[in-house]
Amino acid sequence: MATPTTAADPQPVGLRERKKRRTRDALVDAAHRLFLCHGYGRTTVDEIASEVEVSQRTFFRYFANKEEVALAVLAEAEEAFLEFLRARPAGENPLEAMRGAVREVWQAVDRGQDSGPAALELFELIESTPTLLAAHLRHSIQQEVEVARILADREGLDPAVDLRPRLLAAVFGTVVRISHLAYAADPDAHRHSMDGMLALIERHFDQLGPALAGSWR
Amino acid sequence: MATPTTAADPQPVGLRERKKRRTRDALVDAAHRLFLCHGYGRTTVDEIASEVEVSQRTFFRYFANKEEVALAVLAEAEEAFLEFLRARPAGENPLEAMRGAVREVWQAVDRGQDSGPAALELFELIESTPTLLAAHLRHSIQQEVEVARILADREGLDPAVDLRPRLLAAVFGTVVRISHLAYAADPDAHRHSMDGMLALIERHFDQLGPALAGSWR
DNA sequence: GAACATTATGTCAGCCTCTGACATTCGACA
DNA sequence: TGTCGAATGTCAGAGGCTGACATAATGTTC
Repeated sequence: MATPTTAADPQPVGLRERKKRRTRDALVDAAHRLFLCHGYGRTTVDEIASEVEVSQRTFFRYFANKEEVALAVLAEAEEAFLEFLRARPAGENPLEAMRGAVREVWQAVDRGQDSGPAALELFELIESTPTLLAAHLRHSIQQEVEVARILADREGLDPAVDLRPRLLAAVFGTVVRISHLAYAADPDAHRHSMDGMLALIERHFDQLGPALAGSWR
Repeated sequence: MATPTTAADPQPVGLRERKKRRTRDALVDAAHRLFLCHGYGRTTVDEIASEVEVSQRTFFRYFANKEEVALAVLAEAEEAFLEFLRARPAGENPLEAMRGAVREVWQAVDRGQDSGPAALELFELIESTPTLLAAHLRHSIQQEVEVARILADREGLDPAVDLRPRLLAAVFGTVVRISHLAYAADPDAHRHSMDGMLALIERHFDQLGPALAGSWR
C-alpha cells in the first residue's frame, strides 16, 4: 500500500519523526480500507487502531476525531492547491489562476502513485456519508477563507473591505463541490479517472455564466 | 418566550398533537436558551431534557441529534423559503425569484413575534460552533437540491441534463451563507436587525457579478 | 556508554451522544 | 368504560472522545 504522502512535504529526519509518520500513514491507510469495505458508520475507531496495533488513545493523538482520518488525504490535496495557487503567475486574473491551480492539483494526484483511484472513491464515500459530508463542508469553508486571503494578496486588496475575494473563493469552491457531487452520483459515467473529474469541473465552470444570466431561454 | 412556530403551519387539532407540539417547542426553546447562555458544547442533552421535565430518550425521539434541536428554527425558515419561491410569479427569472423569496422570508421573520433577534443570535452561535456549522452546511446543500428542483420546474428543464438549476441554487446558497458569516463576524455593524441582514445580503449579491468578472481592476 | 530530559504510547476511568428493547401510561374512539 | 395505539420512561450498552498518570522509547549531553 502506498502512503498517501504529498510529494512536496519534506521527509522527516529523526527516527522518531519517521516512526510517527509511518504510524500516521498506516492509520489513514487502515481507516480508508475499512471505511470503503464496511462503511464509515460500521467501522469503529478501535478497529482502526488495533489494525495498526496501536491503542485507541493513540489514534486520538493523531486525529482529533474519526472524520479527520477519513478526510486526511483530501486535506493534503487542498494544501497543495493553496501552494499551486500562490505560485500562479501574477499576470493571470483571479479566476484563471484558480482554474489553473485546480488543474495542477489533479495532474499531481494523477502522477502520484496509486492514490488516484483511492481519491476518487473517497468522494463517493463522503457524499454518501452525512457525517463525513458535514465535516468536509466545514473544512471547505476554512479553505475558502485561505483562498480569499491569497486572492486579496495577489490583487493588493483588503479582504475586510472588498467582498470580491471571499465571494469568488466561495463560488469557486461551490462549483468544485458540485462537480464532486455529480461525479459521486455516477462514477461510471466519468470513467473513474482524473480526466473525467477534470472535464466535469470544466463543464460546470462553463455553465456558471449562463446559470447566472438573467434569462435561461 | 414565544414559540418559534412558522405562522403558516396548521395547528394540530387533537390534545395529543397539541401536547406533542408543546413539548417540541419547549425543547427547542430550552435548548436555545441554554446554548446561548452556556455554549453549545457545554450544554448536555440531559440538561435540556430535564429543563422540560422529559427523559433524555424522549428528546431523541423528537430530534435525531443534538444539532437538530439547535437548527430547528432555521429549518422552518428554510421551509418557508421554499414555499415563497414556489409562489413567485412565473414571469420572474430564476435569480429575481430567489432574491424576492429571500426578502419575503426575512420580512416574515420580522413580523413574527420576538423570534427575530433570536434568529440573528443563532447565526452567531452557528458560526462560532464547528459542530453546528458543519450540520448547518450539510442541511444547506439539501436545501439547494430542493431549490434546484423548483427552479428546473419553473423553467421546464430536466435537472439531470441542465446544470444551471443546481449551479444557480448552489451559488445563491453560498452568497446567503457568506452574508450570514459577515453578519456573525460583526453583528453590531449591522444593527442587530433583519434590515441590516437583508442589506448585507443585497450588497453581496451586487458584488457577485464584479467578483466573477475577469479582471478586478 | 551512562545518565538525564523529552516525547510518544499505553492504561484506566469517566462523560456524553445515541440506540434498542421492554414496560408503562395516556389520549383516541367506539 | 374498555380497548387500542401512540407517547413516554427506564434500563442497558455501544461508541466517540478526554484527562490523568504511568511507562517506554528516543534524543541529548557529558
